[in-house]
Order: sequence, then C-alpha cells, then structure tokens
Amino acid sequence: MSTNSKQRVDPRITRTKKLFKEAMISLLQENDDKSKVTVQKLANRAELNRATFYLHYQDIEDLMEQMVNEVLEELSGKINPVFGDHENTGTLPIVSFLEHIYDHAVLFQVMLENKDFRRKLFNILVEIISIRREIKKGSGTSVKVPIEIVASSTFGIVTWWIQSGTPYSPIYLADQINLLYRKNINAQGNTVKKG
Amino acid sequence: MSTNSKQRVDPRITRTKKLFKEAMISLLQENDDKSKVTVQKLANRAELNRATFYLHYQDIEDLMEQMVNEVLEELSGKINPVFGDHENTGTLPIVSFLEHIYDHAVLFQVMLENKDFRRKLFNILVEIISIRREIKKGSGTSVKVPIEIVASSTFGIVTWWIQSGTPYSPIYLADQINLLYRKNINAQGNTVKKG
DNA sequence: TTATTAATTGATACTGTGTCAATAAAGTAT
DNA sequence: ATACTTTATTGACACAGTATCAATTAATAA
Repeated sequence: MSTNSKQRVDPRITRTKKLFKEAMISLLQENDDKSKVTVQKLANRAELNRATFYLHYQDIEDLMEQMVNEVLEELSGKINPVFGDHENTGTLPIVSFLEHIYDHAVLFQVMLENKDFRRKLFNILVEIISIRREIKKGSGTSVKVPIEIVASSTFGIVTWWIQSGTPYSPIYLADQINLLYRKNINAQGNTVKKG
Repeated sequence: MSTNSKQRVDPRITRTKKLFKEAMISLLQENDDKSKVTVQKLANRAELNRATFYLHYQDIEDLMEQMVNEVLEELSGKINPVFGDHENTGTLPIVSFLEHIYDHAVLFQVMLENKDFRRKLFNILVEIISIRREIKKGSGTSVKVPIEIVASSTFGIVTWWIQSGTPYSPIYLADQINLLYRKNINAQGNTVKKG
C-alpha cells in the first residue's frame, strides 16, 4: 500500500469528534421539545467552541452522515464475516444483525430519525435476505413473494422493534420473522413444526 | 347541535390556507437540494406575504400537523364505512386503504417524511388488522404471530410501496400481503391455493 | 525545546424567525 | 352602492443561528 492505513491522528481531533458525536446523540434523545439540533447546542453540549465544529464538519448534515456511515459499517462488519461460516457457527446473519442492534439499541433508535440511515439499513437487510434466498434456491423451496416485499416487511418489523425499545430478544424476533415467511425452523436451527 | 357545522368561512382564508398547503407539498417534493422548508420559501411559493402565514399558523410544525390530520382523516373516512359492509361489497378494508393511497400517491410520498404522519398511518393499519383478526377469531384459524409483528411488517411493505412510487396495483399488493400471512385467498375473495 | 497543529475568541455579513402597527384590499351585510 | 368587518400587505424590529475570518492561546510531535 502507498498510504499507511493507520496514520497517527492528533488525539485532540479524536477527542473533539467523539465529543461532537456524543453531543449529537444526546440532543437527538431529547425528542420532548422536538429539539432542533443546532451547531450552537452541539457546541454547548460538547463543551467546545462553536467554531471548532466547523474545523471538522461542513455542517450538521455532514456530521450526521459520518455517524450514519460509522454505525452501519460496524453493523456490516458484524454481518459479513458470518455469511461464510454461519453454517459452522449455527448463527444466522439475521440473528447477528438483530443482536448487534440489540446491543446498541439507543444508538439505533436515535439514528432511525435519519432518512439516509433508514435507507442504508434497508439495503443491508436486502443483502442479508438475497444471500439467504440464493442458498435456499437449490433446496427445492419455491420462492413465492418478491424480495422487496420480504425485505420491506422485515424492515418494518425491525424498525418497530427498535422504536419500541427492543421488547423482544433477537432470537425470538428472528423466530417470529421466520414464522412469517413459513420457514418452519427457529433461529437455533431446530424444527418447530412440520410443513 | 348548538353550533352550525358549516359556519361560513371567509373565502380568503380558504384560498390562503390552500395555497400554503400546496406550497408545502411543492417544497417537500424538491428533495434534490435537501430543501429545508422555511416560512420565507412557503410565502414565495404561495405568492403570499410572509406575515400572512402567521395569521393562520403558529409555525411550520403547525401547518404540517394540520395537513397530516386532514390527509389521514380523509383516509380513515374511506376505510371506516367499509368495515360494516365489506362483506357486502367484497372489498376488504386493506384494499380500500391501499386504493386511497394509490390515488394520492404523491401526497402520501411527501407526507411520509413526517414522523407523526408515519405514527398515525401505522395506527390506522393496526386498527384494520385488529378488526380483521376479531372476525377471523371465530373461524377456527389460529393466530400465530403477535399483532405488532403483523402490523409493523405490513407497514414496512406499504411504506416501501409508497416510497417506490406505488409500483404494484393495490389488489396485487393486498394479495402479496395476504400471501405473507398464509391467508390463502386473494383480495377478490377467491381461493388461490389450498392450505 | 521548538515547530506544528488544533482550539478559542471576538468580529463579521448573512438568512431566517416571530411579532407589530399602519395601511390597503377584499368580503359581508344593509 | 355604502358602510362595516375581516384579511392581507408592508416595512420595521429584536432576536437566534449560520458560516467564515484573523489573531491568539494551548496542546501535541519531533
């Protein structure tokens, strides 16, 4: 590689960006007064100067975009390695997906306000489902419903689950989703009901 | 009644409110430059004075709230009368629901940006589904999946359908939704496949 | 220690908010 | 048609937030 992948970054930058991101999450949680997030408020909450914000971000959209990408890259990182070996570990990608969200429930709840986040989360789900369908294709199970229907309905369930404060366990939710699509096995791989 | 339900309203008010609502929809459609809607822009688009806006609305939130309620009251009006006689007409509430959205696709597409609108649309779906379940309860069909799962997955599908520009017909979509929940009849009431 | 880089400060021009009093225009009623 | 009432416009106001400076202070890296 021509560039060092771990260029040392000034710790002040790391600190400042982290503080602004935490401030953003903190402000987004205050849905009570429909708190419009402003650079002023972010700077106050982060206990940094307003001008400092502009040293790192173009505007609030820019900060939000970076946060969205970081959150979803971490999620994808948890899913993708599993694609190859989920037959070994017995953990379905959808379960890894739900477990990661479950472990970062507050973060995902506030991020769901962002349209771009929702779009990208949907795309990750489409990926998970299409890979699953690819595997199932050879196994004789006929696919009846268009993938957009399956993906969007799953997305609806997951969105509801996050917004409701993740009331079910990831395993239970995965089972319910599978039940919905007549996959009569539970998330652990055990047969629930004969077809 | 003590009050006349049709108090005559100054035509200038009707006209002004209509112009502001149209201006709002017009601005919301311009997602290209992430157009933040401002009172300034609304007044320009409506070809009215900025101060006039404040004669009718507290702020932009207030305008949006009124629009959301009007749109969804009209939708509810199309659904509710059907509850009683859908066995006569053969039209399921979910089909009336989808048909109304289909006929006002652009309006619903822009309104979906609003969180309150999404919440209320979801609640209408919950109502439709719970009434349907009430009917099915006596017919021996066992209900396997929690209603929140059914409602949120349906909401996901409908949301996707609206955002994608309503690519399927209401009847086809209703069929797909029913297929998903193992209701083996199509929206016209014909048997599609034996259980 | 000494460059170097980041953060703060105070200033700036700009856009948008929400409200007002005064005036013009449109609708209602006789 | 006239007088009365309500709505809309205009220009002004104080205020809050944006995005960008140049100059200064503080922290980091060599």
